Amino acid sequence: MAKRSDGGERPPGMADVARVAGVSAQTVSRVLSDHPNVQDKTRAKVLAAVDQLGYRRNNAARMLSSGRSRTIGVVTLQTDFYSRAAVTSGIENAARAAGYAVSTATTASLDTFAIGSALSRLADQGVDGVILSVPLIHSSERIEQLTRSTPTVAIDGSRTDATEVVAIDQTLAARLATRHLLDLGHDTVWHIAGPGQWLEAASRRDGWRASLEAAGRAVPPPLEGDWSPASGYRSGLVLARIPDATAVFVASDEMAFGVIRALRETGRRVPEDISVVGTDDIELAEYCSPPLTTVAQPFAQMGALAVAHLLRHLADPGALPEPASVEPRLVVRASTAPPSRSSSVPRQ
Amino acid sequence: MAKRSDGGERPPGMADVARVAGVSAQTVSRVLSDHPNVQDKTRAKVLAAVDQLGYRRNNAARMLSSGRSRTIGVVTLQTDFYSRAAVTSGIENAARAAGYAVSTATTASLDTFAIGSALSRLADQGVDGVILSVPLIHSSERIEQLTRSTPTVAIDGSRTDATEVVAIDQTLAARLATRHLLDLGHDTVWHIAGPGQWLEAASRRDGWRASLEAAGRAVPPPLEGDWSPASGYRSGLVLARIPDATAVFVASDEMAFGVIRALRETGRRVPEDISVVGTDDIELAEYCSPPLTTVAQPFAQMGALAVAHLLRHLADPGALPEPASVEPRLVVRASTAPPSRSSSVPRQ
DNA sequence: GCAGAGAATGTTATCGATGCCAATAGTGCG
DNA sequence: CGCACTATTGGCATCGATAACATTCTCTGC
Repeated sequence: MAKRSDGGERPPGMADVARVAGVSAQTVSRVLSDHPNVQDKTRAKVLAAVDQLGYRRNNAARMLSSGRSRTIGVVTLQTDFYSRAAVTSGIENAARAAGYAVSTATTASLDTFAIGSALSRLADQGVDGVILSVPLIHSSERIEQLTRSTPTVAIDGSRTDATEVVAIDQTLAARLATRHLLDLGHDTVWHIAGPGQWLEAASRRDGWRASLEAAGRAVPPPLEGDWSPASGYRSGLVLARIPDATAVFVASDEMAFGVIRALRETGRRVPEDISVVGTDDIELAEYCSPPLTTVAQPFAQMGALAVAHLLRHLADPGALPEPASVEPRLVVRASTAPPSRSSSVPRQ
Repeated sequence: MAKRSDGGERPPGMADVARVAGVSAQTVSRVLSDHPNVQDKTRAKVLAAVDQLGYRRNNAARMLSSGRSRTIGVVTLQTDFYSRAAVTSGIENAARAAGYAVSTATTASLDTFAIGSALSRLADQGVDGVILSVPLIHSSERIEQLTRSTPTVAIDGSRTDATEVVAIDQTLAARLATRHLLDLGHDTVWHIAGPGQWLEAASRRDGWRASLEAAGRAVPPPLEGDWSPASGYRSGLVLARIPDATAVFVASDEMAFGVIRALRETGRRVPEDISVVGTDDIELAEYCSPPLTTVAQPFAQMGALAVAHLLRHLADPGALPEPASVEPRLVVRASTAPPSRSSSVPRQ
């Protein structure tokens, strides 16, 4: 039974509105749901009553009765990394525009259990659908079951049977970066990849390798970071000790910052001695020194696309799960330049 | 009426569990709510039935009946700025730990209408309480009413009657930064502030001014940015033209990146010619060149504190709204140094 | 051995909105 | 002028869980 604790001052219900407007509750419901079959005069009366009472539809009741909540859940990794925030932002905008609320469940780690529990928290809340914005490496019976019972769209790098996938073409991103460096005249391009479990990272690595192979260049062994600037810094220190490395494609701008710092500290100039291309185009990329050449990722757009897919799926559960992807774009700034043969020796 | 669309396969309800366990629905409810007055044997039977049926409590029904949703809403500004993401992160963690779900409503602008509509979206969703994580400058009747009817905790810089406030001591942050620079021997310290409407920005400005005055130094006119690196860059260009500016305290790391870039481009060295202190301690601050001296803000901690306050208030609506604040901390890196009298002339 | 406190469990009304179906009021057309 | 038909509107059961209250059972203490 509902709370009676407050001083008898209960917020108005549909029945109250109906009474004031002199119609039935059902009609009020129809007006509020934009049903076509309501006379303008009646609609006006109802709306006036709604306004007068300051009535707001009770979402809980609505949800219980209709079985839908007009809420979409987002499972996302809890980090400060730019990319996640940008995607979430895009999702929220698109959802709001479509009249959906957004409920977030963050997970601190990527293991099956953590993701599963984030999913079930959302399921318990009764979300209509879920956007999985984490790389789902291993699935589990529990996860499969949850994604089967709740419409789910996976962003970039989730592997489940019951989900549609929306992605940015990361292979293309890597190709753009690699080609740019080769076109500048570099013999080959090194790569600092993201963590192997992330599909995004793997795709970028593949795209980079493919580009080099297509151009008939040597493929240096890739280094691996964890997206953090600190890991970029560590990789940068390694790179600095390799005399003939003149160009590197880094899988995130944040790591690129670390790489550049490491290179400078060890006396390698950017871009004179070594060119660096990042990925993401975070806002600070332009204010790094030197300003970072990078591959911009349409994160917000992807978030919006994910919402669109989810809504389409909700509207018509039978629709075919056609995968979609959006394209990244190269942004050339000042961290890349043609190789200068003379100065490819580390000073350190 | 609930959806009948699916093939008659309705998820199990409490009644089903009750039937399987051979008890009443009420008892099931008690078991699930950890009521004390249930025999262990009964509890076990119920839990077994729950497990067997894969039963999950229906949140909508729960909410409708009990009047509470165990969900807290967060109103936040839609940006990629580090600080907002960090706060939200802290909120989510704390909320999850307390068994609360989090629903987010972002607003693109700070005007009364936008914030009001974010608040009402949350209210419509039936959140138990709200954390206002945006600077609320002007209130409105609508907002006052919403914050009165829904328990609200404001983070840093919201001005409403009906809200508790949790904040980081920004005055202290500014004092730490300013004192650090004065202690290094600078005659005075310039300031690049955040947007005037943000209480955070105003407090930092006040703290900075107070520190200078306390030390009997001249107070230069503050410049103002909008938190973005681009605005920092613009302010940096102005600063570069002021020959006797040897130290600057910037109200955010992101702006500080822009400032440093502008200074370097115009030939002023950091920190030799001019010292820069940022605010926030974003992850990239350490990888700026030079590594940025900054005032670290315990954002996540503040988010957690906000949740704690809100929950306390929910548990005991009568409790006094004691304001709380957490303390920032100075992190000295390499962007600050004693002034070198010789080189305080711009090269440009 | 019995009254009465208190634990354990069941009964019932209700929360607020919606869907289905019936009822009523108009409308067009033969 | 009346019938078939449609646009409006109301009645009622229902979603799933909870709170208040009732009831049954189990022990103490005297």
